Order: sequence, then C-alpha cells, then structure tokens
Amino acid sequence: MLLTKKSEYALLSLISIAKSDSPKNVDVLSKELNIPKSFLAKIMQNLAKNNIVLSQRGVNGGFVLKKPYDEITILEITTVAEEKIPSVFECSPSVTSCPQDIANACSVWPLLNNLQGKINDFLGSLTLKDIAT
Amino acid sequence: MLLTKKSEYALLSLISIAKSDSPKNVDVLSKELNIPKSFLAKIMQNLAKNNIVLSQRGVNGGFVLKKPYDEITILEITTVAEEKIPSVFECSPSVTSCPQDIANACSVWPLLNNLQGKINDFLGSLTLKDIAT
DNA sequence: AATAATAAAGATTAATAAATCTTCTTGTAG
DNA sequence: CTACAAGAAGATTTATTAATCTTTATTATT
Repeated sequence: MLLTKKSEYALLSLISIAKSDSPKNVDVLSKELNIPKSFLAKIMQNLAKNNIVLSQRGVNGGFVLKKPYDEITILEITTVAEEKIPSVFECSPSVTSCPQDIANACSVWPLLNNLQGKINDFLGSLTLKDIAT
Repeated sequence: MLLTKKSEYALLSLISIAKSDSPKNVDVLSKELNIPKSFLAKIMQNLAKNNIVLSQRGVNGGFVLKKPYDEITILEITTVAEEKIPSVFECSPSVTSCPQDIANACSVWPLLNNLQGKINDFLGSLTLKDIAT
C-alpha cells in the first residue's frame, strides 16, 4: 500500500479544517470523522510540527491551516503524514536510496524510479483545494 | 510501499529466466540473485500456479516463461506476486473496495482511485521485455 | 489566581503484514 | 531405484502500522 491510514486521516482532517472558519480541535474532528482520538492527536501534532497547520492551545483552541488551501499539495501532506515520501519501493525515490548502491546496474530500479516520479508529479500537482471542493 | 520484496524478487527472477535458454531452478536463482531460497520457492510456486512460468520437476527441472517475454506485463507479474493489485490504498482499486461503501460520497476516494488508474496504466504498458534488455 | 479546555510528548500495547524457515509430498530423468 | 527438483502447507520470526494510554505543558475564560 502506497499510503497508510495516517495519510487518509490527515487528508480528511485537513479538508474539514479547510472548510471551517474557526479552529477545529481533535475531539471534534475525531467524532466528526470517526477516527480514534489519540491516534488523530498524534497525526495532527505531526502536521503542526511540519508547518501544515497551526495549533492553538487552550480553551477554544484547535488547528487551522498554516497556508491557503490552494498552496498545500497532496504530496506535502502525505509526505509529512507518512514521515517519508510515499514510495513505490524502498529504493525507488532516488539512486541514493538503493541499499546496495547498485541502482545503475540494477534491472528493476529504472522502472521503479520512473513510476515513483509519476506518482510524485501527480501528488505534487494537486492541492488541498482540488480535493476539498 | 506500493510493492514488496515479493515483486522485486519475482521481477529479478523472471528477467534471469527470460535471458536463459534452459530451465532455471530455485537453487540457481537464489544463489545468483542472493535471495533466500525458501522464500523464493514460494514466490516461484505462486508464479507457476498463476501461469506466468511453467515448472518442470525432477532432474534438470526448473522454471521457464509460459509466454513470450513481450507478452507478460509488469502489472501481471506484480499482481500475481502481491496476490492483489499493487494498491495506493485499500479502497483505491474500485468503488467496490470502499470498506464502508461510501466511495462516491468520500472526499479522498476520487484522488486515490485516479492515482491508482495511472499506476495501473503505467505498469500495464510495460512488459518483461522492456526491463529485461 | 483558579479552573477547565486543549495540545504536546512519548511510552506502551495490539494488530497486521512481510519475510523466512521447516517439513513433508510428488514428480521425473537417468 | 535413486538423486534431484518442484509443490504444498503451515509454523515462526521480524517489521511495520495502528491504536491507546499516561503525563505534562499551555492558555483562554472567569
């Protein structure tokens, strides 16, 4: 699987936040989207740490987008959520990710890397706006 | 990860078999490609059961391709190796794979399914010949 | 200042998937 | 007959992903 539940939950939450005009907290999001609260808390904290959302603590706190929703790509979101670029295979992101450093001599690496590039392009070309509306 | 080691090992083995003019057995393949023998045996058995290769038991036995190498697509191979289509996410292959049957109302499903289609097209457009040479 | 709402951090457990190993069975060439 | 090789089933180990729990820190409201 290219993406895990972390990405799914992150995308759903960000869409919900994008549509709201006030901060949304984890409690509200988890109920609205039916996501385990403490798992979502972790995902949101990670998005906050990586500048996708801004967190506001305290009463009436919650999360808001840090940038306009048409300036946040799906690639950014999923890369932060997965804590690595969503990968075809361990070696596909770049020559340097070949575990034995034989990417250039490898008969499957070009295929994998090529597909990885297409996926990156696709995910990088879409923004939160494209899927939130 | 879109693909697992099963696909990697299957592709490498099939390339090796495609380049050989006599059957190649698991012992030879595992040594040549540095793949755990018993893991590879399982993978090859699965490829045989699914008509990618023909197996020949006994002395001088081994595996040969069942079809010309330009008629076997990478999508076929990886789908057999993974025992399901290489998927972006559990719900991405089709509307019917949405666990809650809400794909059409879902805000992320179209994105996932769209990407899934592009991956299928890419893997389906390439054959073993394209990567074996 | 007290309180309650909320995020932050990280440890822990549970579930699932991936990879590997073991054993036994069946078929085949020489 | 015998050695070699695949087939099949399942056990085991390891890694990854998912989910949960606990404690601490922050902040708006009163």
